[in-house]
Amino acid sequence: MRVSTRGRYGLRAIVDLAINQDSGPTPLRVVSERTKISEQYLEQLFTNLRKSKIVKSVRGAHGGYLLNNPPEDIAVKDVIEALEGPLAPSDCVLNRVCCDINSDCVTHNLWVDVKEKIDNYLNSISIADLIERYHNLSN
Amino acid sequence: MRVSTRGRYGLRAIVDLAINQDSGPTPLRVVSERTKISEQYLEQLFTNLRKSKIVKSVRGAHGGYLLNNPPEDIAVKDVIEALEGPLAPSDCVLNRVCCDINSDCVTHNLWVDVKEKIDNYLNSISIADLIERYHNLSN
DNA sequence: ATAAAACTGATTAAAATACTCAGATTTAAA
DNA sequence: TTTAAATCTGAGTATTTTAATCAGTTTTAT
Repeated sequence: MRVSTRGRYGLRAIVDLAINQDSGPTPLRVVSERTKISEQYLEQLFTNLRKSKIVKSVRGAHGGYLLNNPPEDIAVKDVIEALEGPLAPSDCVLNRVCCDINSDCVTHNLWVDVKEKIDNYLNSISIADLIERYHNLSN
Repeated sequence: MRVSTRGRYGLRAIVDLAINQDSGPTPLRVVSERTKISEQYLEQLFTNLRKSKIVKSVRGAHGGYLLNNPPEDIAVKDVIEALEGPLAPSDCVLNRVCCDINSDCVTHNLWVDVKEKIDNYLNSISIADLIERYHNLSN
């Protein structure tokens, strides 16, 4: 029941962009230095984030990445789904084929409900929330 | 973010035991026939379920497995944890070492909260609930 | 021109998952 | 007392997924 490094690293990278968004486009070289995530892995992750319109890119020298929306308007769920696809505790939640037997097994709705709980929670937390809560802890 | 087959199959097997608990100990051969899960895989799963006191075993001919408690008193969480260990979206939720950098990164508490949401929900649903909800759907 | 950056697609190593296999032990019943 | 049905034990294996690297090409400010 783990979120992969794609989702976790990508989220940390997005938070990093959010914190430093005033200074114009941030190159992955810099995100890599600050987050200790390899630049090449970040490139892979940002391909997804760009296609999902979480970030926009500026190519060429002095280029980099920018958030496509203010941190208040980016939900954690958006970021995780961009990187991992839909979160589902069981495949049957997505494709309705359950248990190799039938499509309405006793446990099917449980997994549907679990997905809904997770989705709702991750959708209720924005990148701005994450940063704010973190700062409140230090006080 | 998936629950493995261990957890999902094991839960279905426990539901099967619950439905048929009146007829005495159920051998895995029979659970296997009804659930279409291989008997050998079930044996592996039931080792964990027995050690976690979810089921008790009767050895020898005419033996099998019985639930150790009434279905109302077995939470889905108990079954899943017996089979997969603690559910955690990120390892740092369990061992506190986060992000390869420090132990209080910006996203740490998010994963702690996600675990809590999932735990609370799975702990609120019993095996009896699963069966009851399934029957209500058919009406 | 040059250097810094994003972009692209393939490849690979390691880990986790999903099982199977080969037996040993226990016990009810013929 | 043999037999068959069952749990129990521990190892082994094939597949899939994950995590990441590699080798370039393209774009663009300076």
